[in-house]
Amino acid sequence: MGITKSESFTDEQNEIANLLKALANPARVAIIQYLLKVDSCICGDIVNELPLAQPTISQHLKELKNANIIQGTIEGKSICYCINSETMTKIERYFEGISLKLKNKCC
Amino acid sequence: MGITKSESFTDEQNEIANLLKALANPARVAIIQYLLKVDSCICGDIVNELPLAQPTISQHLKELKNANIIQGTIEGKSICYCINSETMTKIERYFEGISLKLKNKCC
DNA sequence: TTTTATTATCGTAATATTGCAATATATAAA
DNA sequence: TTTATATATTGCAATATTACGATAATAAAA
Repeated sequence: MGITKSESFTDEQNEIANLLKALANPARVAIIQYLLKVDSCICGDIVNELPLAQPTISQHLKELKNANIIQGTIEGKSICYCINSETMTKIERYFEGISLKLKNKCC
Repeated sequence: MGITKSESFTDEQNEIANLLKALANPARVAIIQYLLKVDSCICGDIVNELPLAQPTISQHLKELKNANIIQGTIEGKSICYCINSETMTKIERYFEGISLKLKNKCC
């Protein structure tokens, strides 16, 4: 049905799935990598960097923003986007936890 | 167009996006959590654990398997699935790298 | 061999995602 | 105020994902 049965799962399971979904796209991975690369918090020249049209980039940025993975502040004519490290830390911890549990297992 | 322009991005970007896509679903998050919880490597009673039909679970397991996140070995009548820790470590390292880079920035 | 249990595949319906052209909005500069 | 620049929104087409019933495939047990 194309619809995920979110009600059937815990809030935590849905939360992590939503965070990962926001990152699970090569364009959005590239946006994150670009934001990491540039020294300071960068604005809309992501459009010049990536081979996608401006509305497409804007849409990807919106999804990342909705997931709280990036945040944008208005700066004159343009908008300055940057990564929300708290959210990234949350994701990192999730996988750290998985790796820890895996160390005590065999397969 | 519903189609991701994979050709426009690097192999690394596509790889991480595909790994995260495989994990970016609450049912698959739940499957991973279940595989982590049970002491030994467990078989198809994931179906009894989750509120989804058997073909749906089978499909999710296939996606996780294709992404190399889990692996299954035939064991008599049933199949024993378990998490591939190498892949999980790879994902963990990716987020570790992001967090590290973020520590040297401000926003 | 027949039965039973376990997992996979097929086909299909409902919904979601991706991408872009066209256009709107917002703000700075002239 | 007009113009230019930057970003967002709308609408749509193409494709992907999710879920499941029906059914197939596989292998142990009877």
